Amino acid sequence: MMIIYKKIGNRIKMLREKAVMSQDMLSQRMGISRPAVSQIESGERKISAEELQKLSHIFHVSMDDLLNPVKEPEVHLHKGKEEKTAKPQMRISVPQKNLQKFKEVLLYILNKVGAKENIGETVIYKLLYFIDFDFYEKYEEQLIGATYIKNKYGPTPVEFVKIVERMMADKEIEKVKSEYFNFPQTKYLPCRKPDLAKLMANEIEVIDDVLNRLSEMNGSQISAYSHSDVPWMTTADGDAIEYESVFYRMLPYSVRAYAEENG
DNA sequence: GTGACTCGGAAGGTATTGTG
DNA sequence: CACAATACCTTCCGAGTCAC
Repeated sequence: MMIIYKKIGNRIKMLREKAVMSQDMLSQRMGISRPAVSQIESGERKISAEELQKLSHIFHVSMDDLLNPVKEPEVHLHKGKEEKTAKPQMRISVPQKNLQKFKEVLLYILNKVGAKENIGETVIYKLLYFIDFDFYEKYEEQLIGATYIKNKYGPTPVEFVKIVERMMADKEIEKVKSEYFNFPQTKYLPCRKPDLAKLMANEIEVIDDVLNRLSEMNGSQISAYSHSDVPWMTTADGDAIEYESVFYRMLPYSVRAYAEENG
């Protein structure tokens, strides 16, 4: 077998192990047999373009990253100091498309529940987390696609602060400092309605579902709730929570009706 | 309590079989 | 013949048990 297949196989194995996924799990996601995965990883079996495409989707890397084992297939956040340029451009790792989604989803949430007294910043973080991960579990596609870091208080979308700052500058939302049961609370209120044309029907459905389930909870309740979700549990403190881990969710967190395996 | 042993399940490798 | 799936094998690891 050509050396290139061995290199691609190594890369796939590395990505799979990093995602804490067994060969069996990966084979199910790819729709091939488990030994086929074993053979692909060892370079004993050729890999098709279709399979490469699936892998790139599963591991969130480009096809080029899979084919070119020289480069590190990491998704790096821009860290460190950022140059202040005249152009007010977003220098964070959210594609423009997702930035729009983020803004509209946030406005949608704030219009619906932002005024409720239990909805502070931490609850909003968790609502966003559940919206993103529920949608990914259900449709295997990203809604906002934000990067959530596991920290002490719960999943934190790293892009949030910058986008919110920008939205406040643009007078799309406003920040309100208040108190909730003697605890300081940061609330955000919308200054405009969301542009519903930018949200798909199935996206709104998932958002509404999350809001129905969770928007009544206060910070500590939703914290306790989120801390038993598999993606959260399988992530080390300070690490980004892997979207792929939603497929190992258990009830009541799982939002997808998986097909029975007896057919 | 702890070290040795056994057992069972999960994971991964490979020989064999089936198919176009 | 090339490739993919099935079936079987080995290895590893954790849980349980028992003697000391």
